Amino acid sequence: MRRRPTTEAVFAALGDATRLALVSRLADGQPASIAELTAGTRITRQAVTKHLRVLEGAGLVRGVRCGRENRFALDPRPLGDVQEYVGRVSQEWDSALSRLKAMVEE
Amino acid sequence: MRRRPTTEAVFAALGDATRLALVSRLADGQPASIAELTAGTRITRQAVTKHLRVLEGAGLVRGVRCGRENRFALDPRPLGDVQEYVGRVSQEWDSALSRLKAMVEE
DNA sequence: ATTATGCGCAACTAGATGGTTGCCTTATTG
DNA sequence: CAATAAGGCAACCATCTAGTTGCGCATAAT
Repeated sequence: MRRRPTTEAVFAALGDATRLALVSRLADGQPASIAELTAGTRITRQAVTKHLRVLEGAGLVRGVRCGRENRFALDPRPLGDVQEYVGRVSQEWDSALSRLKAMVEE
Repeated sequence: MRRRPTTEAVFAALGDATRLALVSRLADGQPASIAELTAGTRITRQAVTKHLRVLEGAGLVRGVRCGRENRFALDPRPLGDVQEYVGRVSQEWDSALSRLKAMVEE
């Protein structure tokens, strides 16, 4: 019953440099194994695994077992939630601002 | 020398339900005092203060001392960083996808 | 002048988080 | 079959985090 991850969880998942880099890394559409993702990093494979679990928990990434390796691919859908939230706040802010401006000019 | 907060810090600041609510709350353009922001919440004023410090650290909020009260206002600029990051990843993902599609159709 | 309100500071707690190491299982490859 | 590479699991550790309480200090309000 994988319920949809909260917006909060998505933000939290992206609130870490390592995870942010992982997402960027996977944005090219090429799924990558844990070992591949670990190479070029200074941390352990286990640490990378943990980060992937967090991203998976936020729905940002999905792992598919393929032989002996586990390849992870990006799932950009939760990014839509982020866009939506940011858009909503920005919009409300802007309209409040222009309302204030209209008040002053009057 | 307030250097610009990292994208990571902005995501992290928003990766908490309480903080997310605070930002939403301040989106109407009305600065609010700590006491006001605490009212309607189930946590202590001190807890709210801490959250505000985190948001301030991410540049999302600014406090102005006004008499005996400290009124906080939203600063939506860091949200631009979020938009940019998400946009970049989404865009790269989409173009990778359409490239793949073109490959298959050929 | 007193009282009440809004905050800041500091100490403390339980639990989450980021990281490590060691060991075991499962595929691949020679 | 033996050797190797990819991962999972679990224990452990240090640090961060979200929250609390208690206290003291200004700035209103009466």
